[in-house]
Amino acid sequence: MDSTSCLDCPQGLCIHRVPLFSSLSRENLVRVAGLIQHKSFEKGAPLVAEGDRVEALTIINKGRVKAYRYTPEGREQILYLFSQGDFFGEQHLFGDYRATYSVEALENCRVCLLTKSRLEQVLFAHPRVAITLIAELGKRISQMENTFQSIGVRSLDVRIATLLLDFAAKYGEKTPEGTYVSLPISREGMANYLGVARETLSRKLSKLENESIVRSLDLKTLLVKESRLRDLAGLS
Amino acid sequence: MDSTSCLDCPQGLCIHRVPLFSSLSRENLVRVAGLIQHKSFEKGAPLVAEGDRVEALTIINKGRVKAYRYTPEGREQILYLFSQGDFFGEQHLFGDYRATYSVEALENCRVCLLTKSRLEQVLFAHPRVAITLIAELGKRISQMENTFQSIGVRSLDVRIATLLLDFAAKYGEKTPEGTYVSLPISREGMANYLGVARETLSRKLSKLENESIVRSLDLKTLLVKESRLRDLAGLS
DNA sequence: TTTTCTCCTTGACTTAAATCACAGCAATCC
DNA sequence: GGATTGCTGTGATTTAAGTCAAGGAGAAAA
Repeated sequence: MDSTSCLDCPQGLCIHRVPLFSSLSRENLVRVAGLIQHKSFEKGAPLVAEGDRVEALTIINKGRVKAYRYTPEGREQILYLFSQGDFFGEQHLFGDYRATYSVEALENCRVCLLTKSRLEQVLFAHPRVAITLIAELGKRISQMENTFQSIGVRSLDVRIATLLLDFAAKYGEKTPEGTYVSLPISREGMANYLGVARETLSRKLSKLENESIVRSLDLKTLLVKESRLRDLAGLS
Repeated sequence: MDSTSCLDCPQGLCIHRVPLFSSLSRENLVRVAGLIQHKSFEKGAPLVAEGDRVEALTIINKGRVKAYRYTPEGREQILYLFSQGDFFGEQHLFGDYRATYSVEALENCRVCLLTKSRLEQVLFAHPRVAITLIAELGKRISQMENTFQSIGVRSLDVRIATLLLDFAAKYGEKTPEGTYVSLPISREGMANYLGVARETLSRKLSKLENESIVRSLDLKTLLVKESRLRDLAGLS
């Protein structure tokens, strides 16, 4: 447990990088920073376990985490991948109080914590932050609507292309040869994220590799041609 | 266009039935009511078209509506069914500004409208409403997470059972023989909602009927045994 | 380095859902 | 009321993904 106020942050005010607080003035930023605690997690460590009482809004400062549940069949279903600037826990602060999913660090992570009462304090004092939070939740809902649609209607090829494009946007580095994507999860994880069998994903990726749309450099790095993926995803 | 303030509402303050404003005192309720406009729509009428500029938060007062998109293949994908007390449009007010789905009245409807600027006014004046809105969005996200999981992992039988249970909860009337459910959409609509072929849904419903789990009284009315559906859905 | 373990790929087969085709029923319109 | 139109249910066939099983590559440990 290494909680320290954001004021002691080595790199200065870490929350200035968090979009949620972008509307705050420097002065208010400092005030909010004083309410924030920090915590670090090692790769593989649990941030939250399903069913836990959620006490704080968690904002990812560094590293990547996965949010997941176990299905009745015992499979792990990944719901979200969060990285720098993303936050979670908000839906459990004002409502159910219990986490409906587990969260685990995929890498060594550093997070900002804002407890329920302190968040309320911030929201009461800074309605603009509340509106930003509402907007962010709206964005997340829009994203889920897109995912929902791809799952509901589109073919698996399209879903995979969409996933790879998402990864490219979030974790990719553009170069002339294509986009180098540092995958946050294993093949098995990707399959779980898509809700398909691991073998099926392997086959599809092999097919994409035959068509020179992606190249698997190693298991955690992919070189993808975004333009061709966009064609596949129907976004051209 | 039949906009009238909620203050002129025949049945008194209609917004007192809207959970979003449940935290307001009688006095503030009256104040907010003055900011609200009303509108009615006939069955089949469009409330919003995809791509429209969204100007207002819409709260359903009476009737049911569907929110949907067209997929690239030309199929209609239903994203939500909204009925009394539900609201939509919030994600487009503080962000994209353009609707990402169309909304159409499934029955004659009456809605409350709160324009962006007036909603901001309310949120600034009543932080408690902002927090309630955040909580409601959190709830919706949780629901979507559940849907997401069922689609991603569970079998179609489970998904159908889950859908019927949702319908039973929202539109059902419990009786000793079972729950009478007034379906808001056609078989084709249900298939689109689930993202499966119409024929597949028919077959599954026939199977459920053979097993006396559901009985189709007419195309818009189902008699379902909720307990047996819960077994199927793995909620027992 | 070699061993071991885990994760990934590929092939053969099975299963579930999509598609195609058609017939029956219901609602609506004259 | 009869006819048109659109929605719904069922059978036959095709296709895509799941499952089972075996082999292979990479990473960590000895």
